[in-house]
Amino acid sequence: MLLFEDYRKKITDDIKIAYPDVEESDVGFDRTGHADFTFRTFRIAKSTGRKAEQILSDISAVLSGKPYIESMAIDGPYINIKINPSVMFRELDESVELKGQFPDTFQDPERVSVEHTSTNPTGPLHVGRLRNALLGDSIARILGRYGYRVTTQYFVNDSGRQIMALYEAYRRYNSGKKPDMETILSSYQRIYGEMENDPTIELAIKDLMNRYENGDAELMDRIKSIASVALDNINTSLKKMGVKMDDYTWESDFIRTGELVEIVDSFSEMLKEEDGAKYILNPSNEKIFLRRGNGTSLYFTRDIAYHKYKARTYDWIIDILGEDHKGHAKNLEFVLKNLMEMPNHIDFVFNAYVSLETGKMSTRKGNAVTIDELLERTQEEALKIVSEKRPDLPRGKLESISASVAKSSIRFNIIRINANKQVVFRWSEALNFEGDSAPYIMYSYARACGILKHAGSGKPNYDNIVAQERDLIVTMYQYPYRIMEAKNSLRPDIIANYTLDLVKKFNDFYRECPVASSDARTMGKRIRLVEIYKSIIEDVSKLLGIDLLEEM
RNA sequence: GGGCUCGUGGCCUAGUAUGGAUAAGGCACCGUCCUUCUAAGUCGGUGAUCGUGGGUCCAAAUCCCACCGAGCCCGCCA
Repeated sequence: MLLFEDYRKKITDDIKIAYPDVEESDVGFDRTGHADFTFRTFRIAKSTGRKAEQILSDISAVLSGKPYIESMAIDGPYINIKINPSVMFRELDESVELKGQFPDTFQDPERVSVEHTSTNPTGPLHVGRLRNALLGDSIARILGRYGYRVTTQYFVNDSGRQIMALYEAYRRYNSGKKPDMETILSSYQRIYGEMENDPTIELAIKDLMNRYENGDAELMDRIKSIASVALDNINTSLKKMGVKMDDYTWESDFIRTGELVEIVDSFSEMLKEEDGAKYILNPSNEKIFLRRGNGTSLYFTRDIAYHKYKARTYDWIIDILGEDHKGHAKNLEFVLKNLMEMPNHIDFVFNAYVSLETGKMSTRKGNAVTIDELLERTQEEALKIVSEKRPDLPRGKLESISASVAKSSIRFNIIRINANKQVVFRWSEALNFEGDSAPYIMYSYARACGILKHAGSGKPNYDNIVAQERDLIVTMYQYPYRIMEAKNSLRPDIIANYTLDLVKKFNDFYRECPVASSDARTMGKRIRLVEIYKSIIEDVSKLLGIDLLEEM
């Protein structure tokens, strides 16, 4: 079937019969609601000296016989073109019928790695980190939808300074105690508080790092076991949010193998030295340090090793990173592409920070909204609301509905905002289930299910399409185009905003176009529209991680 | 100081890549609609110098320049 975008080319090509100089840029999507496409006469009027009326009649002569054209109308310098909704409806219907999935996408099954979250295992996951996790999770889902073989990846830091501090803190204050998230976190917060007054902490951390890098196997294992406690906690939160993580790579793995030494040595001729530390220069002549003066390794080098590992297995490497990593990513890309000549396709996606109204979130300082806290409060609020709305439902049902509502709302609220934009977390927004939200989408889905439950059956036909049906058809027809945009730009927010748009069209249809009570012919047509709508909502929900319920 | 990102009604967001018509949604506020497929919905109303100033163009939220404000980065941290 045609993508909506393809009509633009089709129209352009057909107009070229009358005016060979016409370009695709003269034909545009209409965003003002006048039509589907607009032919702008400015350029042609100038080059030919003809008036818009004349141009319209010339264009009418070549377009009027085309079955895909519904109407053409002149409005000042614009010629408004509407696509025949019956043609689109038929294509939609056949596409869903034939492929069972709309749109049917196909893609060379390239292997893709999507790295996200990768937060240091020093505390529970908070809302700021969740943004990164959800971005990566949705991107992975979108690429999977396109037929890529996607693996999600978590790079676990168990070898940096912060982790040494975490271990030292646990050892100092809670040694012997069974390591659980709470004791680990509280001692971690405490050591950063005491560090400035107690120089022995700094020395202890340095000592740990040296022992670690020299391959103290027992120490490595002990640290890994402490980090694992925090990582388990993070994983549990991710799981609750519906985020699937396939693969974990520990930084220490690359230290154990000695690969880091090889990497540093491989830059031999461009390697420079400063007080024993090794570095190279980026194109801006800034130093990229690869090894400390004391011989210990740096995150940058471990990340090179990690990407070499990924490059062996994946054709396309995607890293979802916080915006504070932009400089790191630029240098990494330079090293991998220019110096190491890595042929793989590499993309970085950045997310801006989530802050609280009171300021920055920080695990260390203990002012952050954790995922568990967010989920719990959101679910409580959802339960309160669903209990009021549906007193007829049993307790268990109310709880499962509110669990779905809570998870879906949180995901949707975060993912629908462009990742470049910094956001302020507000409880009042998190706990609102009206308007542009996941429940709005879920509710429309429940309505669609309700219609299909009540309606009989009828043979679908594509005629006598009324305004609300037409708008719904056009918007559904745009789905493949929007999903493609989202895939090409790695932006799930495009799908989220499209979905809101689609739901609004469905609500207009719902209000104006009764299904169950209409005559057989109309009913057949409308049932089919509702079925197609339902299948698209099911599709986007999988991409965004929204749960759907047949009743709510 | 240098680099990157953001700035759209009281608040939040879309639109910016590829310039095009009265700038599109949501929250809040005021009013409407439940004997008709679920009112987490619907309809109407109030509310915008698209950060500021220049420039390009028939046409600028969108492109160019300068400036202002916010965030992030500029570590032998990650």
